[in-house]
Amino acid sequence: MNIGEIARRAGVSRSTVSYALSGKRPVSEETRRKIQRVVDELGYRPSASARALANGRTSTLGLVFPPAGNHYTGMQLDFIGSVVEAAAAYDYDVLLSPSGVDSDRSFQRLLGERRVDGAILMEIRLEDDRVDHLSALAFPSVAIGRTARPEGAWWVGLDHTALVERCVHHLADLGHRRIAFVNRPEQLLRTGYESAHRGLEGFTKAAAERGLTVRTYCCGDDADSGQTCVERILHDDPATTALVTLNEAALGGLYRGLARAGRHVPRDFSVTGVVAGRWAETVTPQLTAADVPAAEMGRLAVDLLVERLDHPDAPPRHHLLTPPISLRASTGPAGARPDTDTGTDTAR
Amino acid sequence: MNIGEIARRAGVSRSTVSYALSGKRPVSEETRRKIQRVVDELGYRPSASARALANGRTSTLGLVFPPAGNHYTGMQLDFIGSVVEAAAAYDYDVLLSPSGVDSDRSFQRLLGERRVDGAILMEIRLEDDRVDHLSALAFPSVAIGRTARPEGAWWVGLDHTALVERCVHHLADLGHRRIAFVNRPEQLLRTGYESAHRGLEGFTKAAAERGLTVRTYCCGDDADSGQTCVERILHDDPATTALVTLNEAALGGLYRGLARAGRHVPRDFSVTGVVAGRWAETVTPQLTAADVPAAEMGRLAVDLLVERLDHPDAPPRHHLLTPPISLRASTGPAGARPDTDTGTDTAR
DNA sequence: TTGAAAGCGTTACCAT
DNA sequence: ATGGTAACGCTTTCAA
Repeated sequence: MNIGEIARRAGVSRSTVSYALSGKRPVSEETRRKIQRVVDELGYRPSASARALANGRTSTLGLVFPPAGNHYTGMQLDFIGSVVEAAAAYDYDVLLSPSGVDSDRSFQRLLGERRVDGAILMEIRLEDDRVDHLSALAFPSVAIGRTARPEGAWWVGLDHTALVERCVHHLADLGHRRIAFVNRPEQLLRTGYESAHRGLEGFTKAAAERGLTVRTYCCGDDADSGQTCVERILHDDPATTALVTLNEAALGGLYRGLARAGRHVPRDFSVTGVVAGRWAETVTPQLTAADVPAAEMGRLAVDLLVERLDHPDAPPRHHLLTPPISLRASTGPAGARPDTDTGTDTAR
Repeated sequence: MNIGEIARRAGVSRSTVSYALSGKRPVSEETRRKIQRVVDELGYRPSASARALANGRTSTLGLVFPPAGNHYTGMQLDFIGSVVEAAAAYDYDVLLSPSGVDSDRSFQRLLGERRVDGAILMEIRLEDDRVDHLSALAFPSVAIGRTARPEGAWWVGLDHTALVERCVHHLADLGHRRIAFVNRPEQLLRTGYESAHRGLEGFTKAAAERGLTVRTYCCGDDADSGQTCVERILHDDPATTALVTLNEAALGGLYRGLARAGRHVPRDFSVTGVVAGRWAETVTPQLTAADVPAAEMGRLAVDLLVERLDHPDAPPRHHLLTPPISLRASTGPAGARPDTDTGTDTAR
């Protein structure tokens, strides 16, 4: 079933059918109805490929996210979901590309074969070849996160530095003096992940300001690593009374490690960090944290990208978000005697 | 940059370039090299739209998953990730469609506009209009899950009935006599979600076989609902000593509710169910559960779909998976005295 | 208000 | 082994 067939049955030309359907030029009410009847009868829909070929637009957005090798986090899930829904509202479809770098086959296909009109990039690194590549090509894209030099770029990001600073100040205000920082995996830090770097930066800065004794750790994106990490922390400095983390996937393990070590949250150990709200609420006690507004960020990214596609010459825009800390139940005043002997280590 | 330009520069015809690139007909080593040089120099890649229009194949798979209104679960994330990676291995891209029913605009676009060569459907219902629609159209698709009458269809599914039965038997073997079943939200049950129905069926059957006293509950897909659900369970029958659940998203809340009620897992309350392994390990104590092999299922679905696309007349195939229960730390022998007084209700 | 026809960039059939 | 040329199904300019 193609447009010619519709034209034939409606007794009009193909161009008239096209215009009747797109509304790009006036069509008499009568012929429009005639056409619509045939279209409805046959359930006709124009072929996306043909249309894309003819007008150069695919009505598809690319969503570039890292391959599954890195465990996915709940946050990423929320991004994907909100991007897809926001795009659907603009009648855009979303094509997924599991690409960490711009040399990925999938990434090359996306651009080289012109499969999408624009792209949204997740998991930005401070020096990101995908971003560079795209901007060199002047290819319409929006980053979720910002590179080291975000000027002139389109992005929506989180102010991880400020967020983590706030976490530290919150803990310092509660009297904590010895705090640990649980970052994302070392490999991600080495690769230059934005959140890992800026978070660490905020941590270091705020800790210095408050004159705190701190240690920083990298931690795998899974529960086991979280548990191990806590063991290291308490081994390195048993007097540690709080931690702040960016590592959502390790959260459950962090809690478990603390429990195993006989530390009660929040009575004698406080935990906070930057985590998507939904996931902060699955742990007990619920996590006091800066809630990553993943859904909102996905939506904003789509809004920005669509705007950029509609107005190719629009000046670069961005959104830097700094959500407040949601006070829940995982932080409390320091002061309880840290349980330095290892006797309770065997507690179930 | 198009194929004509390449042809011109290489001093050959467009068809020769096409054949040199696709290998669909022999090309002399010399011209092939000449062409390849030009292609590499200019970084030429054939346009996906033009190619799709010409040969009728988009090299794109559709992944139909429910809209975000229903909270996403970790399991779904694992599916999406594994489908995308498996597809990439076959050089297919994945187009996401957030569609609950076949009347969704997004779903209609996917099919009507012929945007994809085949589709993978998530979150199957026992009576599923999308499945019916697709099979009526003889459109190549594979379901993750199976409908009430899966004969003649392509799918990969989990034997929820058997899985939940096993959970019940496991608990019964441990001496539990009063068990609760925590299902997915009522709305999903009403809509006919496969896992919710078959899981419930397995629960009822096994409970009858073992002569257990049971109650079944629906529970929202979030931690708060889980907590509330436990309160209801213990209110309805304080002598309940175990529960089995399909509700991954509520798991954290279930644990919290139990802790609040002063029930220690697994000493005086056992928890088990069907949950993706990664998520079963984030709670403390780690959940003894039938691990949903989400990644494997995604991969299998892609394998099946690609096979179906390559061999249009291949007979229907499917995979029914019954992963074993992974014994972790959340179940134990019944017998501890349930703490029926409400005094501990105020425990932090 | 409508129609005719020229693309859009490939692929694949028919020749040579 | 290679070239010419019709499709593929739409959009859009140009004419009327």
